[in-house]
Amino acid sequence: MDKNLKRMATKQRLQVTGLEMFYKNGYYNTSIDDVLKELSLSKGAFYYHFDSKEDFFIQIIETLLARKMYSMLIEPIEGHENTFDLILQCFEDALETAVHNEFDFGFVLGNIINEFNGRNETIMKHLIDILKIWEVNLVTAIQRGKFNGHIDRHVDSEGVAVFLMSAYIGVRTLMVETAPSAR
Amino acid sequence: MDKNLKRMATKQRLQVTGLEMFYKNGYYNTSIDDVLKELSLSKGAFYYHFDSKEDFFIQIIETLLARKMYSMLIEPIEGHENTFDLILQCFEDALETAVHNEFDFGFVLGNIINEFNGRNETIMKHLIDILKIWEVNLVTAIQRGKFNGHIDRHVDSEGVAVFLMSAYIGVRTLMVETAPSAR
DNA sequence: TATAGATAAGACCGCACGGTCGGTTAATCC
DNA sequence: GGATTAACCGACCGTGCGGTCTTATCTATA
Repeated sequence: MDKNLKRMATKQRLQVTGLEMFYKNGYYNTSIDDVLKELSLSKGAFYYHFDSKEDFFIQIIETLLARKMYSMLIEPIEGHENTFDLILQCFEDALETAVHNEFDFGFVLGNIINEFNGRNETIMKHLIDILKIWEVNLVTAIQRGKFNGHIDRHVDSEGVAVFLMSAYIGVRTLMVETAPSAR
Repeated sequence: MDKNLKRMATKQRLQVTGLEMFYKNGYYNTSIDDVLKELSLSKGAFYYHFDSKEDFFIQIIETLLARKMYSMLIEPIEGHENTFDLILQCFEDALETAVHNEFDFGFVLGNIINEFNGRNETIMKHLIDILKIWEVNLVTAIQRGKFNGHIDRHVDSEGVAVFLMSAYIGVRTLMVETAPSAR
């Protein structure tokens, strides 16, 4: 196999199962050895590709997480007309896959933001960045909706955006135990 | 001082600062030694009063947490008339103290439920119990509101209750970084 | 005041985890 | 075909944490 390809392959395998395990068990409760065991790789391999556990996670955020959230919660809304229905539909879809998948890439955010709050500035910054992106996109989507007449002009775009986000995160939190009924 | 009082005093001091630190730094990220250092106590003292770290936390949940949530989110609603406004007011108050206090006992729950999900069955059960209590109380409050005519009869009590809870948790999560603006 | 039981002290143990480092394999280059 | 290097291996180290155990101190009571 091509050297470059192999490198990327290993790195990506690490990131993918890394995200999966971090999501399921939390960051601090997932050891590097756990991830390596899952892939039958060694410490050496890991520290060849990443500087540290923190670096590892940040790279996961920037590549996998950001991309996923874009494709699930932002892209579907962009450039369409009837914004409001679309947003709802989009949330529905996201929650749907969350129910089926057990691990929806979609929203590790809510889960993990709590874990790092006050404990790891660096990682926290990256997570908040992603949230910001989501928020901005929601706001512009809503404003577009107003412009098109699909949404009442008097609505506070910013407020609604934040409301939608918090509702989504809240539901995801509750789903954890009350099962899908929460929807 | 009365022996019994002293015993209770030490135990309570441990629980109070324990909750405080668990809330701020998370359970797994707060060591027993941290708590003991804060109070200038020794390991011996701790293991004299508690069987284990887990036991410690469960006792905190059952005494402090359950009580706090009762006095902040349940009691104010009980036995009044205009339920809906009251619930809102109550949430407002809770969020308000959350803003000022930095550490609002009020809702450690949302923060911490995530941390234990999938990692500690036992503790998880206790946390869910508290949530259930909250839910039940909200539901009956809403039904009372319907009965009084303050709330539309066609409303799905259960659904609204869960909705209120998830919204609350969601807002609390976002408040973490977007500052109070989220409200 | 002597003493037993209630509290607390703190040295110690075992283990898991993040990280390091010298070494090995296999592809690539000259 | 020998040298170089990317990719990986795995033993090892330091540290921090939960938990144990022996020992010391306080205090009520006879």
